[in-house]
Amino acid sequence: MSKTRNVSLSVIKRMPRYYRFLGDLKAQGINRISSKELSNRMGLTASQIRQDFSCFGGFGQQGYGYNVTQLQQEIGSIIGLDNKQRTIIIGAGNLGKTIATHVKRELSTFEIVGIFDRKESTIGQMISGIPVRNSDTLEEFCKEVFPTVAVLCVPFDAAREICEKLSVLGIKAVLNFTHFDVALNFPEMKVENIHINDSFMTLCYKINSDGDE
Amino acid sequence: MSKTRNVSLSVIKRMPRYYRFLGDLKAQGINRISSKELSNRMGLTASQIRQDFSCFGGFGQQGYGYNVTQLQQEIGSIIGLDNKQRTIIIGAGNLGKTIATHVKRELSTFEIVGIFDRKESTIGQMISGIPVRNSDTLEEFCKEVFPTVAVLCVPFDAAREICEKLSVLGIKAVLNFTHFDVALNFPEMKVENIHINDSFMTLCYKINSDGDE
DNA sequence: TAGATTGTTAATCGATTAACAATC
DNA sequence: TAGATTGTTAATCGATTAACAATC
Repeated sequence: MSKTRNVSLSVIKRMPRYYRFLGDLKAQGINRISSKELSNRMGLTASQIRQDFSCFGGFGQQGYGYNVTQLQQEIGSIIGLDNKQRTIIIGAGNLGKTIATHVKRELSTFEIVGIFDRKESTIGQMISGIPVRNSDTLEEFCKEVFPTVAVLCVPFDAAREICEKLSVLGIKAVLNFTHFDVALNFPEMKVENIHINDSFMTLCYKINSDGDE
Repeated sequence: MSKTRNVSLSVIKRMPRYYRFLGDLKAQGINRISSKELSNRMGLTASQIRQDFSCFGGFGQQGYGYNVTQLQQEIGSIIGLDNKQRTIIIGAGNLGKTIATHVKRELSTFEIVGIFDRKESTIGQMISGIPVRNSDTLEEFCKEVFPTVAVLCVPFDAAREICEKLSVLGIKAVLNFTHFDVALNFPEMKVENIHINDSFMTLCYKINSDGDE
């Protein structure tokens, strides 16, 4: 079955949230839900929910609704959770450690195969059972293990250089925590940003615009 | 001067990025820029940039462009960076520690006034010079210090209960790292989410939809 | 003054919502 | 069968882009 094309990013970005809510429903023992009921719980319109799902073919049944378990599974497979990704973490500072641990615990799709840092004092440390390697060994490591995804947890100044390496070494996708603009500078890479500062600033705006409406 | 109202969230969310790029330009010694040139550097259209700024009144000059320093300052003041926010961090696990340190170093707008945890072994630890307090003392702390912002770094299961407390204790805004849906359950709160799992999943989709277009 | 570039109005494009025939 | 609810088409709404008069 060929993958559905041309689904807009707005739709895609809602998929993880659907996945999460359906998981919660399942945990509550609910195994059937209508778009109406789901829309109430999620704060969306029923129309949007049906539109979203129909982008991928539609998984419901008239007069009945959706089967929670099956729908969650479909969404998981749309997202591609079944395909494991060999993942490396670049930067073993506070953030790198936190993310390594988190991913190991919660995101089985992303299998952490290596953690890299260039700071002597950090190299050799164990994080969730994975040793921190010297960044100098990145190239040889990639040529052996072939990771596909990198998580960027380095300081801004180091980001461009490391991206150049990653790009050459066959990394296809980057989860970027730095404020270096990976997508702009490496258009061939798939990028998802987590810009913590931007989120704080957006919150800041919301606080200050309080009561203006 | 009355704040401009009704600016859409899409526009707002671009402001931190403008702020960042203008900072970079300033650091490079560039002090004048046209919407055209800025659009090239940022991967946007010049039209969008002018539209965005004109939401707040327009800060340029025909035939000249924008003054980088002045524009950055205007954007900072639109976001509200000058108004300090007393901020508490809830949860002093890996993530809480990482965020505390990060905010202390980079986001002077958010002044970390307290860190809370309920785990005995964590209470009393120092993080960037701030002691981890017992969550039981949250109420008395808030009645004394009046923090306005909370950063949620607790496990999912603890989130609802803590939000109920925060809401009562006068917290106006939450930066939410949990996948508990704060905005849905506490509509009076201003919320900004950082859903790490969602970002990984979106990246996952992008990887798997590779070559479909 | 002539050239450059803004701020804004109009046109286009895309995303969300509403409506409804199809059907379980 | 009657009621419920889907998937989809049409209508609306909002955001982005294009165009251009105003003006530095």
